[in-house]
This record gives sequence, structure tokens and C-alpha cells, in this order.
Amino acid sequence: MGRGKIQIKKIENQTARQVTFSKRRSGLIKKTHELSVLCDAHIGLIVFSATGKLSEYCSDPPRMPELIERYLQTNGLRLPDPNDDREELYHEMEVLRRETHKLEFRLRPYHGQDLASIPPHELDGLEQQLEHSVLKVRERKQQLDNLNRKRRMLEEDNNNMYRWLHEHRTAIEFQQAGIDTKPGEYQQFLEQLQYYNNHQQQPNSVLQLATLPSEIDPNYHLQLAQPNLQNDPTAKID
Amino acid sequence: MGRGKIQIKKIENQTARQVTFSKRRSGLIKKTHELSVLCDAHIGLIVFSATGKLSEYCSDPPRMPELIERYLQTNGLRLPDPNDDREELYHEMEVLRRETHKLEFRLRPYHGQDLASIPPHELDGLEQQLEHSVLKVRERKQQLDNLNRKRRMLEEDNNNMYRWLHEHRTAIEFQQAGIDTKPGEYQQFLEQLQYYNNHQQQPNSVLQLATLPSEIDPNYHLQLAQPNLQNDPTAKID
DNA sequence: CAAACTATACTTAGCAT
DNA sequence: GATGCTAAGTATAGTTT
Repeated sequence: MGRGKIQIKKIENQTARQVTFSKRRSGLIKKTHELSVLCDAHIGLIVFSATGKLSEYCSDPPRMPELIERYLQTNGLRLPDPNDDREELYHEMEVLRRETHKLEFRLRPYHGQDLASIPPHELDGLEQQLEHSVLKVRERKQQLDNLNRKRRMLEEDNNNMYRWLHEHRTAIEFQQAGIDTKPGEYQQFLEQLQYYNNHQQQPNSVLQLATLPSEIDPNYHLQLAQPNLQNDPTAKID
Repeated sequence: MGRGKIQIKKIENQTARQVTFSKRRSGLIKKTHELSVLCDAHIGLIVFSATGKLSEYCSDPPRMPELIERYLQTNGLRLPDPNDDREELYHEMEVLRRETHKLEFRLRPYHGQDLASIPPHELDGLEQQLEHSVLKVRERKQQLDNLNRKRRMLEEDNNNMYRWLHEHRTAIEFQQAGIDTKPGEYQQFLEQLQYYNNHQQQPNSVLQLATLPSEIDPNYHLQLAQPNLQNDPTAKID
């Protein structure tokens, strides 16, 4: 089939091998196609060249995967490992399921259910735990009460300030007309307010306010009070 | 390539088609093999005849699945994979995971943790819940205490009976020596015991034992009493 | 029906471009 | 590296056994 007969063994000459590969590959594909058409066969051909390049032929090109699937089934084969972590998955699920049950179980005594299933010697611990938790909850409620009280104080405070500012707006506006607000002054004002809020025992007097710098937009007051609430160290819980 | 030229289209003559299939198929496999050897290529050939018969060739026969896997990967394809419930599995796991987290989260307030994350309006409910659970636990402890007291009483009772039996052993043995034990006599013996028990002040009767909650091992009294009875031939029952 | 035959069509090795 | 040429080697259609 050529100028000379050849042995069927790897062609050592790299160039010759490449040429032969190319020629024979198309010949092979042609013959594959002919067979599939002439005899109505379903054929798939997969060729990886020595350099890893893929060529393929399928008598019904889009259905190569089907063909492969059919091949694997016919042969009772499974793909070496598509990535079968199925076992792992099942195991992981089992673990999760168990955990969920355990948690559900652990939750029951706290609802006063199923106490009969608790070993007697654990009852004291459970009781203490519950008592401790009740205390914690009460503590938390107290904390919230305190916070609410503080908030109300601050609100009242703000209202007082707002009222004061409102009453004096005319005077302030008059001042503002003369003096431009400088950045440093606003910052100074903030610090004073902060101090004022932190050191107040009772909601306070409009009198102290009178000592604050006066060149302020009366709309600031709402924004100013808020940060103090959030920064209140006593509000921190965990 | 034969006595006459042919069109590449399905051979209608069923016999001719079968013959051609057979001849060309071996030719194809031969050429496939030659290409793989000559050019060091990795080749897989899958042929399903019109009648569904499978023929295959692989340059490295045992590694057909690998070849296929490589092919699918190279093409970025996935097998249709009929039994891929992976998605479902993932989903189910996600649900479980969520549930576990939810449970963990629900457990925390009962340990007095993380109360800050509880909406304030739920604190009262939680407090009540905890108080209720504490009561339940105390109730349960009380129950166990009662059971233990009862058990101790029964033990004492058994000991008293044993003592009584021991003290009267001689008389009983004498009775037995003359007369074979009849059903009526055992009954009589029981009645004597009954009488004895009913006239004791503190210890409970054997009959009362049957009314105890099941948490107490019903065999308990027997285990205590048994050794005594076994030592006493007159006590033999059934 | 399968295997063997054989004339002929097809494929391709080696070479040249 | 791909393509074209062509003699030589192969595959196989149709036929025979």
C-alpha cells in the first residue's frame, strides 16, 4: 500500500510518524464513516495522537455521549471515577442526620419534655443549667430595660435641646449670618455633646446647653444623639 | 476496492449488508490498530451493528474507560448519567445543615448564650419556658426521690419478712415434714404473710408493689427476697 | 450461511513541493 | 507541518465453493 511494505510498529522518525498519522487518521475516519453508512452501524471513534491532540468520529455526531453510555452499559462498566463522592455524601448526610437528632434530643429537656429519659444523676446539672439560663435571661431583660430607660432619657434630652435651639433660632441665625462655620468648630461641638451625654445623670437642663458653641444648625440634633446610644459601653452584651 | 465500485449509502440487501459489515469491520479494526501502533496513538473504537451487537477496539484494551473519561473531559462533556441524584443529595444536605444550625441556634438561649440575638419581645416567653422547665425538672427529681423512698421501704419490708420467716422456720419445717405441700397450703402460707404485712405499720405489702410505677424495676423485690426464699425449702413455689 | 477467491478499487509510503 | 504525486500494497465487492 505504498512504495514499499512496512512493518506495523512504531515509526521512529518523528516527521514520518506525524505525516503517517495524519494520512492514516483521515483514511480511518473515512472508512469508519463508510462502514456506518453502508451497514447502518452506530460507531464512535476516539483518537488521541501521541501529542495529545483529539480527533473523533461519530456516526451521529451529537450523540457521542449516548453511544459511550450505551457502550459502558453493554460492558457493565462504570467510568473509573466520574468523581464518585457519593459514598462520602451519604456518610456526611448520615452524620448530619445524627447530629440533628442529637440536637433535637438535647433540646427536649429544656422544654420540660421527656425528662424520664434523662439519667437521674444528670437532673441536678440540668436544673442548675436551667436556673442559670433563667438568670441570664432576666439579666438580659434588665439590661434592655436599662437601655430603654437611657434611650428615653436621651430622647427627652434631645427634645429639650431641640426646643431650646428652636426657641433661640432667631438669635442663632443672626449670629450665623455674621460668622462662617469652620470645620474644627463642628468637631469641637461633637466632643462637647459626647461629654455632655456621658456625664449626665439626669436628663438635663437646657442651661448647660447654653454653654455650647452656638453656631449650629438646629437639624443636627437628631444625628448627634444616636451615636451615643450605639456607643454606650453598657449596652454591650454577650 | 472490489469487483465494482459502490455508492456509500446504506446497503439494502440485508445479507450483503451483513457480509460487508463483517468484512469492513475487521478491516477497520485492523487499520485502527495499525494507526495506534505506527503512530503511538491512543485510540478507542466502538461499533454497534444495526442489530445492536457491540464490537470494540482499544489501543490499550483495559483502559477504554480512561480513554472515554479523557475524551469527555477534553470535550467538556458530561455523561447524561441517568442516576445522578447528586443535585438532590446536595439539596437534601443543605436542608439538613440548615436544620442543624437552626437547632444549634435554638439551643443557645437555653444555655444562656447569645441572648443579645433574641428579639426583646421573645425574652418573656423564653423566661417562662425556662421557669416551666425548671419546675418540670424539680418535679421529676421529686418523683425519683419518692420512688427511692418507696424502694427503701420495700427493702426494709423484705428484710422484715425474711426475719419473720427465719424465726418461724422450725415451726414451718415441722408442718412440712408431716404433710406434703398442697396448693391450699401455699395459699395459706401466703395469707399468713399477708396478715403479717397488713399489721405492720410502716412497710408496704407485697401486693402494693404491683401498683408501683414501672420505672422501678419490678424484679427488684424479688431479687432481694429471692435469696432468702431459696434458702428456705418451705418457700418453694410452682 | 460462511469461507475462499480474485479482479478491481482504494489507501498510502516515500518522495517532492 | 501540510499537500500532491504515484508506485506499490491493501481491502473488499461480487463471485464461487
